[in-house]
Amino acid sequence: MSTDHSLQQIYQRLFERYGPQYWWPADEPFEVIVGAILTQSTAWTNVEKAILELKKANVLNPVSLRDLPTDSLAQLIRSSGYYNVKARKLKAFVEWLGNYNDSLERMFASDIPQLRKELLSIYGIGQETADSIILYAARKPIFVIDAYTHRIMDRLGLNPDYGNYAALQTVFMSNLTHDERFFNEYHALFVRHGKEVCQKSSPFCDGCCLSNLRI
DNA sequence: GCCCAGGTGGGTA
DNA sequence: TACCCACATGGG
Repeated sequence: MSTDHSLQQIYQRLFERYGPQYWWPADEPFEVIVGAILTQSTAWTNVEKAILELKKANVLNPVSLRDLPTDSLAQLIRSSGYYNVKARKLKAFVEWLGNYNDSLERMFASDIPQLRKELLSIYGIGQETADSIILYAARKPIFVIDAYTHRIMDRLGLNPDYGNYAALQTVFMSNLTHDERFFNEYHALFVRHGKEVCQKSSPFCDGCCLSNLRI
């Protein structure tokens, strides 16, 4: 069976089981970016609390985050864990966004390779965060790889090199049509399935909707 | 108390 | 390049 067919089947099974996920859970692109940084190695429920604190303090915008002392920002995002490093990361991002006059629209005007390169140059933005921003904030077609994607694809026998981001991303990017809505839904479904079924501590369950797609 | 969660950057061999 | 490790809260 060809890889592209397998990937289509995985998507179909997940979509049939869970339906549309309506991602990213945020009101606007800037909030997507802040959330993407805060959720690094952290449960989303802890990030939601931090975002709520930022909203309550009325600082969920580039200017306010830039003006806010790093320590104060760290306290507001405390619930998201790693709050000192994450405060520095948010600071680094908004400092950089100043180069675009705080306009996400201008920042997103670049093509995907250029945008990705620029995002990766910012402190605290690695491959997954950069790709999440490109897909879910800029709405451009790139496939996001996260821990769930690695684990699920590994258990299906479709992960070429566990932990190798670029290699796994290539599996999706070279076998699927580059469609932003499709990539959005696909990754969101991986997260949904990873959280609910394909957990780290649990063996790949035989009742799972993907189990008979294993290679 | 223990394990885990939608990673990244820095240091060392 | 390929491993280590620090970073930290909150839920099960």
